Amino acid sequence: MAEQAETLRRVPLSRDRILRAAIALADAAGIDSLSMRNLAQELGVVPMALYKHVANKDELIAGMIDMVVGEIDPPLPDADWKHTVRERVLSARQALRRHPWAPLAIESRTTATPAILAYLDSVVGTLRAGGFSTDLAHHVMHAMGSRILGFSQELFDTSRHAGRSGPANSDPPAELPPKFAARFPHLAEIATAASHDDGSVVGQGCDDQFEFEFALDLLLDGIERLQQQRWTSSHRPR
Amino acid sequence: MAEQAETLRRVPLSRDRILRAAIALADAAGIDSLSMRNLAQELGVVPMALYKHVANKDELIAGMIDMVVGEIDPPLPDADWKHTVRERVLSARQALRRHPWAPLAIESRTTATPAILAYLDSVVGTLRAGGFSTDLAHHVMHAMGSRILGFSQELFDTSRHAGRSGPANSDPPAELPPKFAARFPHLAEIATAASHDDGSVVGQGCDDQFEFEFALDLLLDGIERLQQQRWTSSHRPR
DNA sequence: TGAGAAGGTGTACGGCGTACACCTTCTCAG
DNA sequence: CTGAGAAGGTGTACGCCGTACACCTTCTCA
Repeated sequence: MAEQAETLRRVPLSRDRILRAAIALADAAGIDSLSMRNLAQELGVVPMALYKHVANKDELIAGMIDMVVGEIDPPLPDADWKHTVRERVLSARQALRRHPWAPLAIESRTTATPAILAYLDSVVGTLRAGGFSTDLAHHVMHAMGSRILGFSQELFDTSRHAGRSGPANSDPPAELPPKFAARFPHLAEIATAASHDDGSVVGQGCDDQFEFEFALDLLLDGIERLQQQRWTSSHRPR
Repeated sequence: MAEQAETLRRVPLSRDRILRAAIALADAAGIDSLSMRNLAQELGVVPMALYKHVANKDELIAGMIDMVVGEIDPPLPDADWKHTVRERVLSARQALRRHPWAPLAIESRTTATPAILAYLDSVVGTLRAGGFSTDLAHHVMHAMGSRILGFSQELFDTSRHAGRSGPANSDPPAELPPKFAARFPHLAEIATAASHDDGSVVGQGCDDQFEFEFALDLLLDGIERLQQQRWTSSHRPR
């Protein structure tokens, strides 16, 4: 009976079901524990069964990335380029923060996935519609770098490494050990003197969202200035 | 005789020799082919011998990173903060470009290495000496992100992936396939219309160094403006 | 209805990091 | 000079990993 029920309710494997399970697994346990074997077990299936739906592990991860990138909101219909890009990037940030393993997975790949290309293409479209030359639009995309996908490559940031081996550890900010302060006095200073509720720069005491928007606006404001003065790479006012 | 000669000339293993060999191997063959077994073979020794000098592979890579980061030039003695930081970052960029595997290795780690902390501390010191508040210095460090170590997290950039599986492939820029242009028209446009000698944005046709300095100066100029107007996070003029 | 396609299974291979017990070689106090 | 102990190199083995390949089952449709 249990067997029959099981048989009846057995959902057949599919690429989509595999990708969703893989994302759930990576979200929960970290991408390091996403192995074909683990994933298969999660799906109640033998490892090799997966290969009937995904070519290999690399293609599996590409699929996961595409699914995550697909969560980014479409552009606002009627707004100036700056507002549109800003909101889009913040939406990207939200999407990627739901999946802490994603940034490193994206960076580790040698080729961009179709969904990433589509997203980038759309952002360029926004800039062009906003009056940017192809030239300036090009440099802007480079200047934004990975920030355009909602993550800044923070060297301090521990949260993005949550996806490496498990969910975020919410240890208390943890005092800076005295040896640290002695060896790296300037880091210690900005860590302890941070204006927003005191946190450790090496720990996760500071407000990631604030830092992200700070950098984003620094870039957008600078870009706006360049655009207003009709910047071109041949004649640059510097 | 050969045996005796061999014995005489046998250099004993050492942490330093291991790190140098590991870096050479990663530079030449990509970090993916840096295994304890490969490395041991390169050194004419059995894999487990390495563990008498490095705790494990993770610590090995940390050591490699520290060695690379140690190649960054010290700060200029007498110059304004902007010039000093700019030169320092460009020096970091040069150092890391000699070791294409390094950026990803750095990002993949959960904890910063001592040499990285020392470098960051020194940059903060430059800012502080230049009159930055701890507050602004803090945000600036976040805003620069990984760019401060000389790499921008380019989604387009293929060169940094050279370190993944081998030395840079110097394929010709390769025409954009028509399907690409059809599906991603805006990307195709900025790729083909790039002002500096036409290259592909997905390929490696554009001038990385130019793009890097473009972004770096965009940030530095914006930061300079903030500092001149005595920006603080509580009262921010935006 | 029955052939062929699509999808799940089992076994096996060659790689990986590294624990652990062992053996060799060097160093230096007595 | 000697011999004990430390430091450093070796060999074997374990449990992971991705995935090739042959096989078997189940579903689909002419």
